[in-house]
Amino acid sequence: MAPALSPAPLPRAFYRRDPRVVAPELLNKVLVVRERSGRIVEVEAYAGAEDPGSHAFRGPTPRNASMFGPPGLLYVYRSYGIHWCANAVCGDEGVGVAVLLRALAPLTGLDGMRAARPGTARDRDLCSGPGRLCQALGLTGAHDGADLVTAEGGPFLADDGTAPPAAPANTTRVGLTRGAAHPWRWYVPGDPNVSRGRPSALPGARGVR
DNA sequence: ACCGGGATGTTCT
DNA sequence: GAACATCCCGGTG
Repeated sequence: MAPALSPAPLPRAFYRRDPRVVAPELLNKVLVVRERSGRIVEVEAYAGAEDPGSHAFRGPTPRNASMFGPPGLLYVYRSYGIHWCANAVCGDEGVGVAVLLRALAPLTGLDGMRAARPGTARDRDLCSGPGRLCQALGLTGAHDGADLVTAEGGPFLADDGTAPPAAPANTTRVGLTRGAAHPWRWYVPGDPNVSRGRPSALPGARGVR
């Protein structure tokens, strides 16, 4: 049995919508992986077949298969051969849209996060990037396709009663060349845990400030 | 503070 | 072969 105080996973209907609607609503929700958890402070939406920046742009492949599964699955992929990045699958099954989780404010299990990211001096750098948060929470390719709704002891997303920011910051996405003009990144203004990646279409601009 | 480059594996041209 | 939804480290100002 789950502890009584642990928030319930978000229902599948939450995810079964356009990722550009889901993404800003995911701000201030909580990602839980065993004893480690963090509040989502930065996200990006990937809009599938209409979005050249999306892994799903050219249709299903072995790598992106879970993006085409039911909404509420976790899509984890390897980035630059080194890092793992985690997405919440959105929309209807078979569509291939998702929200990339880019940064968290650490909430619980900080000791485990520090152990998973040795050499990280400041707690604000534990989860301040898509690769960093996966490393801190121990998310890997083994979690690709996990169901965030039924959870079953695995990772899940929950609402702990904190509303999304009334006026989230909104910029273009980080690190893209294709689809770079779309303003599909959102973050909690002023939160120190937001990554410092800079928006693709605004050279010289700061991602956080 | 702001760069530039390297690591490393998977996908695509 | 090149590109890549990144991160870290070491240069320089």
